[in-house]
Amino acid sequence: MKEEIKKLVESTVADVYGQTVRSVTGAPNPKYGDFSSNAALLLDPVINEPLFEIASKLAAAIFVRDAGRTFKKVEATRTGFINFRLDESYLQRQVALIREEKDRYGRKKEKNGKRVLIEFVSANPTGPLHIGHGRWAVIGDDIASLLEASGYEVEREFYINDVGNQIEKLINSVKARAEGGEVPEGGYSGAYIQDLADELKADISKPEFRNILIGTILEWQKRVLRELSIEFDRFFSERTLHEKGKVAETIEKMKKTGHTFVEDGALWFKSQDHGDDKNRVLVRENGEPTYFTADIAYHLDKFSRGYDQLIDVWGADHHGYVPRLKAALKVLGLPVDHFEVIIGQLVSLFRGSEPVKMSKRTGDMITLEEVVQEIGKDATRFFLTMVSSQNRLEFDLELAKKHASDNPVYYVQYAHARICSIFREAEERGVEFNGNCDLSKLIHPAERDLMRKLIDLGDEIVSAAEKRTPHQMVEYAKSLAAIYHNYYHKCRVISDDIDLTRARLALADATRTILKNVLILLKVEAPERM
RNA sequence: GCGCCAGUAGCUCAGAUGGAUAGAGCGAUUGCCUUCGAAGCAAUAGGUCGCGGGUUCGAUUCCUGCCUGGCGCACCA
Repeated sequence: MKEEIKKLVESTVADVYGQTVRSVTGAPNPKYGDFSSNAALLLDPVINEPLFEIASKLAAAIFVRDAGRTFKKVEATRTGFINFRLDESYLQRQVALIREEKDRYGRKKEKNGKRVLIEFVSANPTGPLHIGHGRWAVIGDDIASLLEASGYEVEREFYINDVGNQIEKLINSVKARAEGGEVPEGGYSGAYIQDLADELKADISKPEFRNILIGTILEWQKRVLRELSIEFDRFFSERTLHEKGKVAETIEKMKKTGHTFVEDGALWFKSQDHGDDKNRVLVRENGEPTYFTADIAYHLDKFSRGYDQLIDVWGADHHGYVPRLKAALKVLGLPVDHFEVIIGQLVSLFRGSEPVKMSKRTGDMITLEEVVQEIGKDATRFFLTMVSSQNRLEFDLELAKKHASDNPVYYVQYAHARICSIFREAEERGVEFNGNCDLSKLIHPAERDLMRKLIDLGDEIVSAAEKRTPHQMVEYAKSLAAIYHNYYHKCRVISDDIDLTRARLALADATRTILKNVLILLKVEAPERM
């Protein structure tokens, strides 16, 4: 809707004033209208006419163009805004459209031909996932879903860091435990190490123990991701990059750029010349490439696969790594504009007001899987999406599992269940409803508010996808649920007026569809009863 | 010390490339169930948008300095 209004406004501006503007379509305070445009304010410095006159001329021209298809009123304000008021018949037609399109409503009907690769989670296979991984996982998965709904072709990828010191430490720690000893200094000491030692005792001396161990942990990680309904298109192993010589190739390519040097027996990248804090080692003194080098090789590989956009989702504890990677990709001549890193801030777990201890030292932290088992998939996904990814998340386990009104998951799901209940009631009372009805009966102000909210789904999806802000969808869901609950109390659906009853059933059904569509995007259940 | 993120109601958070009276949930107070689910609704109270400058007709939003909190600053990943 906003895109259409924007186009309408801007083409009118071009016709009337011969100017090109990049206007913004907003949703103002409802008392001003359903949408507003700032186009006249943008023209004010350029056009030698009073602001109100500019706005008025545009408003009149826009109204004429629309020819009553969409708007009941388009008017200018003294302050220079152009306000749009939708015609009720337009809203009513949307209700019909929602009921016709069902789960397709709000999604782009056609692919835009663009391919996006989104990489997320990408945890080391050295232990179970924790709640922080859960947040990047859910946010990444949500963004992927939003992009798909906006017409992109999306692939989800998990990078396995199955090479390096951390893995060696893990192997040594498990071996030590299996032999009944203490883990070596700086090794892994969580209780799960003992579990691994017990479980894999028989394999410990096999040459492929390393693979068995990594495979086992990876399976744990995949299992909890599946519990959260997250499916990857690909698990990409760092090790294969080394084996196929991609890392060695990358080193040669980096050397060729002329932005490297040798010092203390190591090969360095002059990343400092390209926006990084300091220079970085590509090949260690001992001849081993660093993680960084392999990651450059990985991103080189991603670029070579021809995506239009690459997205990485990282935890805030890795944000310092962004400048060096971008610097490397830049000197290699890659289109860095098409590569973005979304940084997700960390999660603090609480039970009520009590923080849940997360001791990294002993490795005794609550795992993501434990959280999912305790509070369920719906609450986990909803809570992990709820807050802007650039803000820290305070995750209250007690609240998340409460089946009560202060739990926002239940608030939204309840609205859906409540509508389903109305349909059950209608059936019980023998109301005949085959979908045919006179939607022009929907004239109550509360009905208008509700319809007005329903049509926002498409705009919300596009906006949340573009801005990579899935929490926006949670806000929308909560707000729609609130408007519905309000409507429920103001307007009785089932009444003696059969025509009105049918029209209201149609509206309730449309609302149910929109709620469900949002919840599908978030991969949260839309229950029929609860 | 340097860098990134945050600082909005008692608490947890929204706030679209600057715009019209800053919003929601929880918590508090008070109303609403003989009628479709009260896991709900309505009303009231609650704000120097961390602090100071600056740009602008207009700043919670942009710039700058400072304060507070989180994270990071490896030849770990």
